Amino acid sequence: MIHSIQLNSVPQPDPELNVHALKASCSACSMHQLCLPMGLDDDDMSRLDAIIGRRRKIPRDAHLYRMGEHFTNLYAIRLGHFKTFQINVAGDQQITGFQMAGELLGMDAIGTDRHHCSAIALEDSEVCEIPFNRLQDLFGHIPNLLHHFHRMMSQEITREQSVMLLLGNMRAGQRFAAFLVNLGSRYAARGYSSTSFHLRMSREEIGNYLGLTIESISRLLSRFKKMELLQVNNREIVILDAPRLKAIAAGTEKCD
Amino acid sequence: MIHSIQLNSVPQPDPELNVHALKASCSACSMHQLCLPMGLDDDDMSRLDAIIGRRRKIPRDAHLYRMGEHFTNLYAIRLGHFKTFQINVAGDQQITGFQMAGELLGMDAIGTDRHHCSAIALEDSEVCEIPFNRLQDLFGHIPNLLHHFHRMMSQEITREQSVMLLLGNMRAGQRFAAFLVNLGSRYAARGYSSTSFHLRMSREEIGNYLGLTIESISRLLSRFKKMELLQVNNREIVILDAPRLKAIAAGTEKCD
DNA sequence: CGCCCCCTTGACTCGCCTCAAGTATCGTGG
DNA sequence: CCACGATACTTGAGGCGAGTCAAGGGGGCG
Repeated sequence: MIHSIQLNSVPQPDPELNVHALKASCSACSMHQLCLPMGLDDDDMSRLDAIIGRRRKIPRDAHLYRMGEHFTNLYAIRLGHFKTFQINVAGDQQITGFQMAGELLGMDAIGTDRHHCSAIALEDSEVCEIPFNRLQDLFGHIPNLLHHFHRMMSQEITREQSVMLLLGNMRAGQRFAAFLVNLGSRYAARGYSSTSFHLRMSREEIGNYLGLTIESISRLLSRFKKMELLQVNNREIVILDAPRLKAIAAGTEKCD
Repeated sequence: MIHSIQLNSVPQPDPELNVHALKASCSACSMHQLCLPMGLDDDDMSRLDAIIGRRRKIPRDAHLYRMGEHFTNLYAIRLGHFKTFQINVAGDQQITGFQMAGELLGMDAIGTDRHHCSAIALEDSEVCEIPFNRLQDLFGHIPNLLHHFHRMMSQEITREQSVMLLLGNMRAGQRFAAFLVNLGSRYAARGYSSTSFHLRMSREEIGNYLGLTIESISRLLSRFKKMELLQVNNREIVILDAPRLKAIAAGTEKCD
């Protein structure tokens, strides 16, 4: 916030200096236990800091990158939320994920040097730009960094596999329950409540992600409210009966 | 084939020797332009050869690995076809992919050191065992190997994203057309016909993968046959009108 | 030949989509 | 402060695509 005020109010005499002022510092970042530098010692963390580019502010609804663009950077989310989505030839959009602080964006672009999806900020957000070429140079010198990078890519693969399970096998109620439980557990990992949170995305975006319509999401919210599983107030969600919601997500309890 | 005859007919006086006889050689393998050693020079390829473990034969319907097992090896498919699938708490199975020669299995296990899905051979197959620890040691010495490994992981991510698009957005006919087109293009990359091939998986497995029932797949095959898009003979498929099938897969042409 | 498994086809059902109308919320400007 | 419009969401009625259930066909193997 302070940075953005400086940026907007002060003319920039020296771009280098300004870039320096915006430099991210992994060790000072509250996400370093979840993000790329996880498990690095101070020494290695500062070597990672040294290659990390600008800290960029992405206003709500702005693109971080677009499908088809040339790939040069990965992005670590410092603050805020994003959605990633693909668009096919016929113009259909499919949201492939919602990402939050501590998560890495752009890994799907490594294979072809082009982004395969677009990323848009769901609220005013901040990312650290990680030049992939320079990151690759570091891999040879910091084995722990490489190992953790592999874990993060692998976890992206398993995350997508569970979405495939969700889209391929589950009924609407089960999908939505799984979605809420997943959000809750990710907030818990960041020190927030797992049962009380604000949805950063619209009903329509949730529906698109889950392979359902906006109307179905709305009806499910009403149903879960009536079943006393949830309290709902616009985008504020309180999970009242987490065990039962988890049972529905797991498929061990029917929801009708 | 020759190896298996030797294995079955000759008693094994020296296991070491036998392992040696079974050693895979990347440079001699017809898949090395698609597989992990892609783009390596002879020198680096032999260093990769040196760490690769046994070449294992996996008979039809046998497990290569099981969900939950400890992860030690990646597997490169030399020959044959596999399916990978997850099973959730309620016992639902979701096939997450069909893999063929030149493709890498097990990357989803890196993140947690446990396999998140099971892999079963769809026909008698052969794989190269790649001890992941030793592969990691090589990464520091062969940057090209590391780069290509990242490309392969990234491509696995984009592959799964397109399945998400398929499951989330497409109608049954479009899904099945996309499935056939995808199979064709992968056979083409291996030097086989893109329009005439044998399905290694049952109707039921195709349906499970595409989020449809066996009956739906059967009806779609009949419909595509009637539309003169396909010739179908049990599991033999001939694509008669590839452009139209691709248009249906892309969603630019309706199929009714 | 006969059994088993895989597949096909038909009739019916149901979950979710589509279409449509109405309500709530928020930002903007008077 | 309220008026206004735009956007986001809710709710209902009806239809359709794909699932379910059931019966039958066909190929391969012992």
